[in-house]
Amino acid sequence: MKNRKTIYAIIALLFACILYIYDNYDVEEKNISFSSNFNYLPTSTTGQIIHHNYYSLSYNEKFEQAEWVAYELTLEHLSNQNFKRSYFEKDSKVKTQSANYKNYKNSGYNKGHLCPAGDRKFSKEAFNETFLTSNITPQLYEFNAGIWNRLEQKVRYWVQKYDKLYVITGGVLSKNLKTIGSEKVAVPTQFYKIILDYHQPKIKAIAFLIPHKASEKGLYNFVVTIDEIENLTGIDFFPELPDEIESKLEKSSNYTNWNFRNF
DNA sequence: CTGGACGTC
DNA sequence: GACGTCCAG
Repeated sequence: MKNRKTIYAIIALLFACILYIYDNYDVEEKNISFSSNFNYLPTSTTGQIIHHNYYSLSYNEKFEQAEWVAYELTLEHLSNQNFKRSYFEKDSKVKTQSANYKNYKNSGYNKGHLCPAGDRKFSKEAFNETFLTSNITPQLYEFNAGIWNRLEQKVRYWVQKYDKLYVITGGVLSKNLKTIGSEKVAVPTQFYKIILDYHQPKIKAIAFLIPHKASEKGLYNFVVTIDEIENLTGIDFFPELPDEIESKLEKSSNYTNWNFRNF
């Protein structure tokens, strides 16, 4: 009888070991296959990267705005909740002080979100967090409510289709830009948006570079390579991707994998 | 959705 | 300055 109990105990132990190994093996597999904690952040040309709860940014003090704002957008983030629009406050995390919203008053330019409020509607906290002056840039009303809005809606459409995207947005901060307000907030002449769909094995990306003016043209007219935006901004996008994949993605302006429909 | 203007306390 | 209401693309 003692032998039989010992055998049962050993079998139970072996079974537990197999389960344990199998379980861990599964976890490791998932991390490799989906890499849920992929670091999608670009490099910073200013050294001032700021992490908020629901998006990150790289602030450029000279131009009084972010050179990029980056965030993850998933299907779960989309929401029909309505929150009251908040007032823009300074970003307390920007050590050099982000611009005061008053610079925009009567400037002829709107306070255009870089991380759209409409992409952070899953909670009041997330929504309100987009109302920081480190997250805005001077935009013409006709541009902001027009083609730029169309692009932002397109991203939300793509999330419904592709489930999860990484979005990086900014104005091209080049020399001799017009400025507004006492703090001289620069007015970019072009804005870019880069979208990465990190679903292996078919990782795909698309980049837009749009002149800062009203346009009725289809969005596909503004597709460029990521390399082109890197050359204009000096920013390295997706440095964490394996070099081979990064190189291939960034020199392509092929958008056939992205459904445009009527846009 | 993207925004601003204006009146009131 | 904050809030409510109204407006346009």
